[in-house]
Amino acid sequence: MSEVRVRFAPSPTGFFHIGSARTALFNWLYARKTGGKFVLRIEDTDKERNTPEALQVLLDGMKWLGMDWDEGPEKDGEYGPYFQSQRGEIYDKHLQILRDKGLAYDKEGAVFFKVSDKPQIIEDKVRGRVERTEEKDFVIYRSDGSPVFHFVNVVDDMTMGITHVIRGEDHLSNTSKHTELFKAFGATEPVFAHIPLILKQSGPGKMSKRDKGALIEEYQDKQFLPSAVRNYLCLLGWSPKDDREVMTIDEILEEYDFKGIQKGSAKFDEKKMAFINTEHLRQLPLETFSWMASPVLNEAGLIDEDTDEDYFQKVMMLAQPKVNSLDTLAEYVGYFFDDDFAYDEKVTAKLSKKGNPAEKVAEAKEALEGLENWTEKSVEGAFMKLAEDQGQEKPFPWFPSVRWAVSGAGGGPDLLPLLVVLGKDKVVARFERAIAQN
RNA sequence: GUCCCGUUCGUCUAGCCAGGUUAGGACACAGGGUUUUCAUCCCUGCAACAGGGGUUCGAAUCCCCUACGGGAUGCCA
Repeated sequence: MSEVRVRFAPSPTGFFHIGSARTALFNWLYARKTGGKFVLRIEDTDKERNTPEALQVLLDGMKWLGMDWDEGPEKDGEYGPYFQSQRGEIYDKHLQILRDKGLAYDKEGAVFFKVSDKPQIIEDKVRGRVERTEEKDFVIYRSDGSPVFHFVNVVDDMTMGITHVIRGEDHLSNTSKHTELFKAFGATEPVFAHIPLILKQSGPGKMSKRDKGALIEEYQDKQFLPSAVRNYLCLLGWSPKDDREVMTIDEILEEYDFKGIQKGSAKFDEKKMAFINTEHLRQLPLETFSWMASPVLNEAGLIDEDTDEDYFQKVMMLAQPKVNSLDTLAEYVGYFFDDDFAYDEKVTAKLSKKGNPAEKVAEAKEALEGLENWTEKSVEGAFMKLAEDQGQEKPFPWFPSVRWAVSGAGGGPDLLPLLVVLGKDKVVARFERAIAQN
């Protein structure tokens, strides 16, 4: 059996739409699953929109999502060129073939293709047998001499040896045009698989580039994990048929097949996307988490090359099990790196209802500042002693005020480890600042 | 208008092909618990077979019709 060859054929518009990304992904998965080739072909015939920047958005998005291609831009193969703008001669040659066969004719300045009028049967891998008759001849070359989509698409798939066409359902009705053309050239038709569309979260219709979450660039900007976006995209219209959802790409590859692809279209759900992202974040090895967090915190001006590596790692260890996204990480751990953090007014107000929090902080300061060892155990011991001296069983009444004094926040990592990681000097200094300012 | 495709909790889905399930899971939401706190963790609850007809002892599952949704019908891709 010959090698599987699939392709993703985007048109660079300056955006990388989530639906396109998923189409690319389903092709990529099939290629990797079968050991075939994944071809990236650029449909750059629209000279207005197709700028180098627009192409770059696309290539960056592909790489970010981990979809490497075997042939295409930056990776020449024997079926090139991979830009439609450079394939003019190939198209003209194929037009001539149809002319010679008497299947193409001029009319109103354009070139029309003569359809057979026979029912076209598509054995679609997702939808089963679909039958449709193409009744009217259609234009394959415009009057300005340029070939149209249906024609170039088929010629490219044919000349690039594409064996499987995996694309959006919006092309299902067009497929009869394509099979007519394949037959006219005497070529073997590829296997078709039409995947469902991604619909808007609310309102009618498919997702458009204006909808929230529609562009891969958004996920890049918001520091989503590419593995999570990829995972969610797989789940939108495909299922492993058991209850697994959070999966690695290897696990997905293990299960991926056309049978798992849904027939009905799916609505995008940003909350589930966020959930999958958080799960992937939790499952990261600490080193990877730190490695990804580092540029984010650097960007936020919280760390630089002088930041103590050991301290940084310890903070990351506290943050990873609790923070929900890299996007909010700077906010979550900012006070570890910035002594000038602000006190959350709501928290200040809440604490003040039960008395002046600065008093509790002053008591904590007195209890802790004399400690020689600064460990969870010793800090806890000092708090216990403070509680006993005040006739309390547990030191809990002091904790919210202490947290507020050292972080300005009402929540965060476990308090004792937090204090230990901050270190005695910082803790005491922050106690003093809180007392002085409130 | 015509043609093509689809329809299970609010959402993503399992189950359908090979008819018998208390129709399962997840997100979200609601309640409870753990926790000094929290954006962590645990438990519980809520909630669906689009409608109608047929076949059958028995239908989410097979067949037909209707409704609704989506797509195509471009000298866009």
